[in-house]
Amino acid sequence: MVRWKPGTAERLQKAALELFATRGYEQTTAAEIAQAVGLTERTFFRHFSDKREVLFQGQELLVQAFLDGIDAAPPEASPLEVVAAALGSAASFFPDERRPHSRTRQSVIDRNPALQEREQHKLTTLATTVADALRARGVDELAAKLAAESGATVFGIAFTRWLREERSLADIAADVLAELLTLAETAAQALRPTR
Amino acid sequence: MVRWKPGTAERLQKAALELFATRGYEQTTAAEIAQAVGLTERTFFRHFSDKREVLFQGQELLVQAFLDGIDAAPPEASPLEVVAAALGSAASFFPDERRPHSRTRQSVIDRNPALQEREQHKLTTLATTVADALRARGVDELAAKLAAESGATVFGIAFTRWLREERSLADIAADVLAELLTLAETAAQALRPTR
DNA sequence: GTCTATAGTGCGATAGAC
DNA sequence: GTCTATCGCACTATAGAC
Repeated sequence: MVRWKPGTAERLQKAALELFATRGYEQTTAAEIAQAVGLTERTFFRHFSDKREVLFQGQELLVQAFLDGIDAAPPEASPLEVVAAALGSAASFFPDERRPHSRTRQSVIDRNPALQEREQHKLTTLATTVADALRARGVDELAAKLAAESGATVFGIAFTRWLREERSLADIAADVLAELLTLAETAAQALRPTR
Repeated sequence: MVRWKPGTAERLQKAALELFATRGYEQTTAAEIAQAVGLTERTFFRHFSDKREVLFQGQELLVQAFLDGIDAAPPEASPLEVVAAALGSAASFFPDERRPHSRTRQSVIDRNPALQEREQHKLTTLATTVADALRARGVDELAAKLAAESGATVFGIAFTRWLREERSLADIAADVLAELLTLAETAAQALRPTR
């Protein structure tokens, strides 16, 4: 007989998402989430530093997918090529089967500004981590930051589209990145013409 | 005889920044800020929807500077050219005299994750507003989002550098944008070679 | 302007796992 | 014995309702 089942955090996350989706985020207290899995409020806060975090913990795996993609890129790849590789790797983290769950989660986030803030913060953290990994490859600071932030932007836009469309995230992300490159080329021609 | 002095919000903001800079953000309560200018906690929350907002209210003017820059761009300008114009306009919002104040404010933000979240949220809001303005000019949705987010990225990076260097924000932003275009051109050559 | 619910912290106690 | 998950209680500040 085990007194404490494993996977407490996961059960709390599942219960939280269900409650948030039905009752709403603000209308759900941390104590209610804890109760739903037979725990106390105090235990909830042992697992999650704050109430919002229950929806975001677990994203370290996504970050790791980005880093794996970076490691897999050939050494001579340019910064944005490395980012393209990272995007491909990250996309595999969201197979199409995961779409329904992601949709539910996102609908909760979209309805609450506090959760949107946290989501953006996580995206920025991701960009910072990617930038560090690029710098470790020898990319200079400015290029690393720009490439990493651009990667985060592309990922964010592609992810939003993936929730609505039925195509794979990898395909969508590749298209979004391609569009960014096209925009830049067009602007580069205009801003510094014929050299 | 006026019953309430004007500029209450401004005085609260000034007092808040001073207290945050000396005592720290978390160690300063809303009640203390209010007291410092002879008001009650309740009044503080009538001016600012939450404690963090006291550091961010006033950014609507920056957003407006971006929009003015967009309006001033020639009709045939490509999306990122329009964004370049917006950046130039926004830069004039931070003349060099403002650097000391901005440095103090940023050092407070840098020391507190909750404030960083709000800052990023404001940048994203800015990007959304810029994207809407681009769409109103006829730019398609994806291009508008990408150009707007890239503009926000460039602004964010340039602003950080402006706090450290002594050059004008306009100069720095132009350089950062140029670097982004270079990165994109390099990647475009590699990812879709010779067509 | 007052009153209240909730978020979140600090500390001590308990009890099983090892 | 140590380590770790849990609970319980007291407490403050935020923020919204009245």
